[in-house]
Amino acid sequence: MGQKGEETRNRLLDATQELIEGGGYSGAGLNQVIAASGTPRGSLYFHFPGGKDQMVAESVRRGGREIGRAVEELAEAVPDTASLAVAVLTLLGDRLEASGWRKGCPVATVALEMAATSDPLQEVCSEVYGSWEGMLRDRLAADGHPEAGDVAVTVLALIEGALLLARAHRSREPLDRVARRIVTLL
Amino acid sequence: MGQKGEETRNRLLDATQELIEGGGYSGAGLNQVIAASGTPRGSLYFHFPGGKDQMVAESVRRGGREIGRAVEELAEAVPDTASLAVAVLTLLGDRLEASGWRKGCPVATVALEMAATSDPLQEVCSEVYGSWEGMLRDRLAADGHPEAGDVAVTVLALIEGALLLARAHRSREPLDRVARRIVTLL
DNA sequence: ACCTCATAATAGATCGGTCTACATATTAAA
DNA sequence: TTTAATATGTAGACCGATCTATTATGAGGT
Repeated sequence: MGQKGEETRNRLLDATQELIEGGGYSGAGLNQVIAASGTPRGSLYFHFPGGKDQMVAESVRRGGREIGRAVEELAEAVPDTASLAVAVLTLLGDRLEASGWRKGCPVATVALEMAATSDPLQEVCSEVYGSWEGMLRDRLAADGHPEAGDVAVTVLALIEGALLLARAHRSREPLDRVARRIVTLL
Repeated sequence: MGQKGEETRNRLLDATQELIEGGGYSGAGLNQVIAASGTPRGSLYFHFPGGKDQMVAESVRRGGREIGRAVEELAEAVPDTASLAVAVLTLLGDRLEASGWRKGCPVATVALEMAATSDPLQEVCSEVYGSWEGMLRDRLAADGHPEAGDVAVTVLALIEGALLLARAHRSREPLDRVARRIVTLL
């Protein structure tokens, strides 16, 4: 793949991610993706012969990797898992508020929309969440925490839930409340 | 409104709720709603002159009330808030698994899809979540729990997050793990 | 006769997807 | 080094299906 092709492909994925975060799978209409990315329809099906589902799947995976990397960076700058959780809540809260309550979790909306109807997309979402759970579990186990598996899933659920409530209320309050309380969990 | 009209209206709301739980706002196409409910298209616009958004809004509110009532019933049969939370997780887990991982939270998908684009629907979702938070807060305060506000939001976030992960993984595991850990929060 | 409600035909927009034509590189042969 | 052949992308018209919404008409109960 030449450099030009790579650029076009990335512009498509950028636009898809952006639109997905705002309104999920159905919020990322191909017409919108094309308009936002400035690439013609034909290029889309050249780079993603599997059509919309393939492009969305790659976008979700990409969004998941980006968050994963950001969390790993935070993890190195912080003493324990409790402060990591708070730092993640702050980071995601900033991102959410700065985007006008549009950019929450890049996986959640697609997961809820498509988990029941599309096996491939359900698998992608499950895989991304699984990788995040793994990161948290390893970190907790390294801290010598017992029940690391249960706690990792609980922390992830808490963050995802807080993000959902924050979007629904268009307010940081749920994130702040959870941040205050998450310490007792660890 | 006569009895016949009431029935039609309820059949429409039933179908809308069912479809929304499976795939959110966009998963509830009007063609599917009228096919599932057996009512003609025109009746829909007679009972919901505001169109799809009005019908979805009422469905979400209705779904929220149903869950709210179920939780209130559980609350009477249980000693403290910790066991209430576990009971709710079990109830929702049963519902989710029995529906083939389709019926999770009747609000979450619409909230994530529409919170950024539709003010009226965002308000409805915020209102339903607010009422659930209120129920939990009152219950916690009655137990004499300090920080009832923060804890109520945290418990709700935890349940919503666990439900999201369970749908994404098509597995009860996240619900079970959270149920085991939620006690330490209370 | 009046209001409530049911019914179906249809409009107009938008959906994801396919198709063909064209431009630009890259490689191979002369 | 020029030319031919092939691979890589770009570009947009077009398709059938589906979307939400509107309309006109008439049945049914009070």
